[in-house]
Amino acid sequence: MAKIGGFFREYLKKQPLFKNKKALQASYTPDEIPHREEQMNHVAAVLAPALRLDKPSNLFLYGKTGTGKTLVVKHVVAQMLEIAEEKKLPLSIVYLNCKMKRVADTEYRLIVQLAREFGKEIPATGLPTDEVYKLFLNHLDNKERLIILVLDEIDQLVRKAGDEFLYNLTRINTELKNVEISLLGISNDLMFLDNIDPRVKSSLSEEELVFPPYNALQIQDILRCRSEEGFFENIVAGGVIEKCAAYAAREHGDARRALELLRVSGELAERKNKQIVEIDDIDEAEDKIEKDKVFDVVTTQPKQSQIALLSIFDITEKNTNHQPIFTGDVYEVYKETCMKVKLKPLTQRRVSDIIAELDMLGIINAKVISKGRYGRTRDITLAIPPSAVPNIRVNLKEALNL
DNA sequence: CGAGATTCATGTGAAGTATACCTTTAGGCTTAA
DNA sequence: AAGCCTAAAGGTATACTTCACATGAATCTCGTA
Repeated sequence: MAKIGGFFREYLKKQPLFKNKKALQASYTPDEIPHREEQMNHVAAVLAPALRLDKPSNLFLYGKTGTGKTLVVKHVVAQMLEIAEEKKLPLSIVYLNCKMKRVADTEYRLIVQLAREFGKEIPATGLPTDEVYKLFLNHLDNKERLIILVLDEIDQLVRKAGDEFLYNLTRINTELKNVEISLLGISNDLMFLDNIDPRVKSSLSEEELVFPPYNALQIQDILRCRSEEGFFENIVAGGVIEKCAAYAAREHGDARRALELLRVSGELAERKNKQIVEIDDIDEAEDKIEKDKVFDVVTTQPKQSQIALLSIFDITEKNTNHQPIFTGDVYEVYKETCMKVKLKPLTQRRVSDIIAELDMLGIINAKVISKGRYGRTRDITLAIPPSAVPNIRVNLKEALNL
């Protein structure tokens, strides 16, 4: 016990590295957003009519991850809400991330979630979808107001639930007297607009704006800005920021990644009782981030997917001579594992879909190939660093009581 | 030897089923006049 | 008689299963050079 107490005392004596760790987190909205003035102005210009209570055009933003889309929108929105508050305007801006599992990944759940934002509870199941719409709209229509609906990662939702809900949303305006709704869609997928119903497309993207990736220099600027806020002075060694930026620029200019890299490097350095963050910490951080990310995705997966994944791990491990792994093999092992856990195995049909989902999540690569005379299947390989596997495996086994 | 037919193991789409949960409705019970 | 509670009826979304058909290159077949 005394030892632990001593540890805490030591801990408190140490110079902290972080001044404000929040500033280094992706969710943080800084006052300054470097290299995004143009986009910010554009967004502001499009949304501005809302402050006169005119319906702004629907706006559609796209760009790769970590190009500041969400950040710009949140910033603009925050400013607008402030003004609206000041002038007591009946303006509501709702931000919804469609990627969140079990929250907004079907049309039904999206509407339920929206209704909840406006203080109307709707059961999570059991009602017809149009009934849910009616409930939601009635709840809104009792008051005159203007709504800007921000749908982040909208491509995810459309992929799962189709584009019908977009059509319904754009149509709301014609059905309500007191309420006007503008949509602001955010997508990571540049090809997204090509694959949706043209009717929806034209109304959804009255205005479009592309966020180009940052280049290495711009990322450096961003990092410097944030590290000034986040770290105390002289903590970050020379070259560290440059290297973080270089890593991130290599991956299509993802600033979020760069920031995370810097923050985790700092955390690692702190844990090692170092007074400065050095270049070596970055490599370690990169490794850790990758592992954490996978870990997160894996542990939030439903049981059946976990079993499927565990089966794939098991096969990969035994499979020393790099034989390709096929759906059939996975299914066999999967069935065995299910027996062990005393869970009813799903059909191969379903497991096939689960494998496809795991592929989408980026945990595995599953390419459909044809083996000619010997049929066709998915060629499955792991898409995560092998060093991360043992850890995850152990965790999966624990989660499944194996 | 090569063009076309065949074949396999699974992909893929559609339709059906089970489950969990919702609202409505009707009946039965309680309560208060 | 009115009010309240409960259970049944009727309905939906979602996750999964069942059924049926699609795929596509390796292999086979067979006619031809």
